[in-house]
Amino acid sequence: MKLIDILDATPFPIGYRLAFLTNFWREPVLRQMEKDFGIIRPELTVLMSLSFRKDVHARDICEVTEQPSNTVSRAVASLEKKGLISRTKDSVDTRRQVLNITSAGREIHDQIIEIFTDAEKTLLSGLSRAENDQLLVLLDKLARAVPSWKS
Amino acid sequence: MKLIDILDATPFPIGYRLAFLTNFWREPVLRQMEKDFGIIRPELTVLMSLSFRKDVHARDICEVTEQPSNTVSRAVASLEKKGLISRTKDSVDTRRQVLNITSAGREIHDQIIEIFTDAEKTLLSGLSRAENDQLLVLLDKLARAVPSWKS
DNA sequence: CCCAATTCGCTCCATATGGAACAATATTAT
DNA sequence: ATAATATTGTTCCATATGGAGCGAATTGGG
Repeated sequence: MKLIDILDATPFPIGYRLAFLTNFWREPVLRQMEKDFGIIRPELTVLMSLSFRKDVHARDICEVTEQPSNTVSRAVASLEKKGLISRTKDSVDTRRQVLNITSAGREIHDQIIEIFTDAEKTLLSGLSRAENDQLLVLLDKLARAVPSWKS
Repeated sequence: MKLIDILDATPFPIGYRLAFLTNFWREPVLRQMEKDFGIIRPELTVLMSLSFRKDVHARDICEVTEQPSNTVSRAVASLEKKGLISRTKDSVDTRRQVLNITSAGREIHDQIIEIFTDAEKTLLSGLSRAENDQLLVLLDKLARAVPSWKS
């Protein structure tokens, strides 16, 4: 049995290829990240969120990433324990905690991001510059339409 | 915090969008599949493999899908218990088992595939026919290059 | 002001998953 | 022929994950 068979036969060719490429592109990096840095997937999600924005609440991360709150909660607790993020009580609503990435956190974050960036280079190495740009435009269009699904 | 922020800022824009779209396209369907049919992800992988090819060994599925053997083993055992696939000892190598999908299995398989197909329609609803074709060509090119990574 | 409803983050619990080691069988080398 | 090695599929175990529900805190309607 060959991969090609399945690629050719599926009735959802684009969705299938999206999932296929994501699996083979992202999963190996996540494994390596866990092995080398001890960071697991939900923790990376939190690190990425905090690297883009200051003073974030856990709830924000849940909404943006559609992760359940317990997953985010665990990731936040773990990251704080490792000193990669800080959390302080929100003075307005004391149920909330204000989350921020620490310099140590940002350092690890940047190293991980670099691995993903390199993996993307490998992924795209067979495309011309024009194809690359085309693909980005199309995927961007699809991604920006996601919030409007609200199925 | 908005999704848009992250889409704009990532240094691996295409990989990020691939993962992003896969998450929001595939995960809801997998949840529904589990709820409605009691089929979980590795079981679907096996069903799909068997629907494309007859007389498959578990090892083949491992290689094609890069799933660990225990995951496939469990999925196979579960599917057989449900009567969705059959397994018979290979007469040449008695360590192996010959796997086949049953008619009940194919029926469920087809229903699940239809859900994915519908989800793809939603995903692509914002693209023109030409854009759709363009995207397929590009993703296909990337997908077919995956086996040559062998990083 | 007060009680109901909502929101936030967390813990409990059931289950999914992968790594490692294992028994059974097949293959290879001498 | 037979011992060493490899392969197949499985089980064991540690961990990741999500759903449900919890207490604490806030908000809103009377």
